[in-house]
Amino acid sequence: MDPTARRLNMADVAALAGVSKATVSRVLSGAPGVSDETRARVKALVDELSYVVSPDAARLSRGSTGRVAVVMPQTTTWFYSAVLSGVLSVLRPEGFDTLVYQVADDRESRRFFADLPLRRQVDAVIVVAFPVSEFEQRQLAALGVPVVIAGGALADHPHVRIDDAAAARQAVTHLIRAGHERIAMINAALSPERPYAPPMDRMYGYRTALDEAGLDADPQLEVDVPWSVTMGAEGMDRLLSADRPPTAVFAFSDEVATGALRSLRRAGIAVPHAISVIGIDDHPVAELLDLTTVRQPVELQGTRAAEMTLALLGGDPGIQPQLTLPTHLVIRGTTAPAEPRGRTGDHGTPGGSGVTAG
Amino acid sequence: MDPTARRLNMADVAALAGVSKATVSRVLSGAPGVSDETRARVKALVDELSYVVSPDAARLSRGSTGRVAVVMPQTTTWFYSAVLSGVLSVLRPEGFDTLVYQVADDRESRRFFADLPLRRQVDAVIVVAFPVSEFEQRQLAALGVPVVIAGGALADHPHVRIDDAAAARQAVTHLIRAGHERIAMINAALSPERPYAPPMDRMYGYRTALDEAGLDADPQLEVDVPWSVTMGAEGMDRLLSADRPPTAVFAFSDEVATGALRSLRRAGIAVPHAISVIGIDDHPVAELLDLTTVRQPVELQGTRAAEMTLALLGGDPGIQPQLTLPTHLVIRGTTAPAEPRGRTGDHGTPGGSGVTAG
DNA sequence: CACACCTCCGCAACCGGTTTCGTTGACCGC
DNA sequence: GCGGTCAACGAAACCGGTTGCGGAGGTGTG
Repeated sequence: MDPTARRLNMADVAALAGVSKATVSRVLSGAPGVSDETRARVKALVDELSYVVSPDAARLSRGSTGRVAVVMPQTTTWFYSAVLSGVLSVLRPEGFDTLVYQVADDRESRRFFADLPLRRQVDAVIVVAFPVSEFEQRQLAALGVPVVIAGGALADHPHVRIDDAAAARQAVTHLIRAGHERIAMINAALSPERPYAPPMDRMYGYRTALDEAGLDADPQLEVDVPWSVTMGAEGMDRLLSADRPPTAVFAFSDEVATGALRSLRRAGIAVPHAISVIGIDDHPVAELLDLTTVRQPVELQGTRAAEMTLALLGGDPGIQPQLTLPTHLVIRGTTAPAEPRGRTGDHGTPGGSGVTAG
Repeated sequence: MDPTARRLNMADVAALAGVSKATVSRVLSGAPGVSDETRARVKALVDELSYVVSPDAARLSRGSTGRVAVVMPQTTTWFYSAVLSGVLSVLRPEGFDTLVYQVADDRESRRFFADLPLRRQVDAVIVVAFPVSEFEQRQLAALGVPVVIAGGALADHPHVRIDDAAAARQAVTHLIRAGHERIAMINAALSPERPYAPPMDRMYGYRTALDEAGLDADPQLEVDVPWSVTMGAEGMDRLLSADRPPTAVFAFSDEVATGALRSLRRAGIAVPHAISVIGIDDHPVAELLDLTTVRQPVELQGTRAAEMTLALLGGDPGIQPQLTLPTHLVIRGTTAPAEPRGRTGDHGTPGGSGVTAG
């Protein structure tokens, strides 16, 4: 209330309570060595004055900051904001404050890791799903604090993620079981300049699934695009102009699949009758678009990563440092059995005004 | 590199450079009073050792934290994550670190404002679009730091937002011009317990537009639901069961509109032929669903709020403390002229397999 | 009754910087 | 050659806490 409240320090409180700073400090941190009576008296005074300790000063002497950094390439896409939400929901109740850093492109990334604003600023770092170069990896290690990876893996840092290859196989196998033989993949990479595991793993899963089914991969059916909706559309267009277009498409993510759907809609191609589409994520929009997908737990990856971080900070030895969360096939309306003969040119309800059937 | 790097302090650097801490400090902060030669020598040593000052220690003596807090009710929805992105993109280059607090429900809100983890922790607070009670407002003020509101307004804090009433009028007027007379509104509130301006303002704009056109408002055509996709669907269901269903629906936001579309699709009602739908936001999904909407600049509200914050911190007097950003009607495929006679029971392409026409 | 021991608490030294103030020495003008 | 200015720098006092150490007083034991 009182605007001057924030101006008083522990010495003032101590003076008012008729004790020493040390005692006030002990009371506030719950340390032993204070009589119940004194403790109560100080406590009462403290919240009458609505006094709070300065986190920075405390940090200085105690050594820990009570802060955790979250580093992600973007905050706007659903995946990242959901992971962030998971992280926050765990950290806040434990009294940790969360610093968020958005490192969008290579240029920002270079700058960020060069002058590393996290230095001496946080107790731990959670890195969410993005490619980290050798140099950046060293920089992270040099921070000297625990680093946890969410939605990926990096060196031997503890991590929580899904099995990307397995998820891809779930998706592709679903298409194969439906009788599809010409199955394309629209793959995505966050940045073309830096290696990033998920696209590679998903591609691997895709190829493996085809291989196991005795289908051979057609290079023309593998396209690679930056990760976004519009790029998904572009990828689909490329596939449609192939010599023999696919009857089914596996997209890197639901957002990419969404772009593919838009492209198909504009081309007047019926989904799923002419072409089946499947993604990965179970993005909220997937349900709206009736998109078949492989669901991954997203917010959960955030909460688990945060819990792991807390365990590391607490020196808890009994933690599982490498966590792989399960994925599930969610069958909706954008996949269907292959047509007896794959007549891919087949047009379905072009210009139709309804939204995908539920 | 060297893991011991983070262990050295300014005194060490000073000793190695053969100068005093004061000089090192001056060099690092670019303060005058150091010869060019000494400055260069210290600088060289500093980045050879890759030494960085401890932000906390600096804060302690300087007084400012170099940190800004962002408080929002959620991070997962597009609006909030986009605003956050805007804020981050401005603050980081200026050397500010951003603490993010997610205050989801009333309970969390009470806790958050009661023990206010921001105290003595940040230089300024950006509050993103959510209802703040009297008590919470006082708590914010008691922080003694600048408070900027994005996506709303609060007391006389500087803010940046859109004109919600005007945006609603843009939407409803579009429907009216298309000849609609029975126009419903699906309104949304973040939490039913606390007052929140945007829903009220949009409702006001809705009613005003109807009024100006000489149409009278039918209470049955005004429904209120929590803000989410599924709730939007529920709101639509309620409208469909009205005695005389509407021929057009104005939704509080695109997400709500999306739910409405899903509900209509499931009911087999053609959009826009039987019922037109319009939202507010221009959410990315709007383009995919071909949803007519009133676009508001979202990320821009974040960047502007951050700029305002910087200006306040910099003591810049020449700032415009109340900013209202323009909105624009984006006409797509979910709105159409009213049918000659509003035959609202008309079913359109039920079970159709196409996606909305582009 | 003396001595050991334990509890409660204050003193003061940190933590790692910033900043005020004063000192030193070079340079200037007369 | 001497007093005065000014630039460059160091000593030390902060900033606001935490914590090791030791002293005072009370209680239990021989």
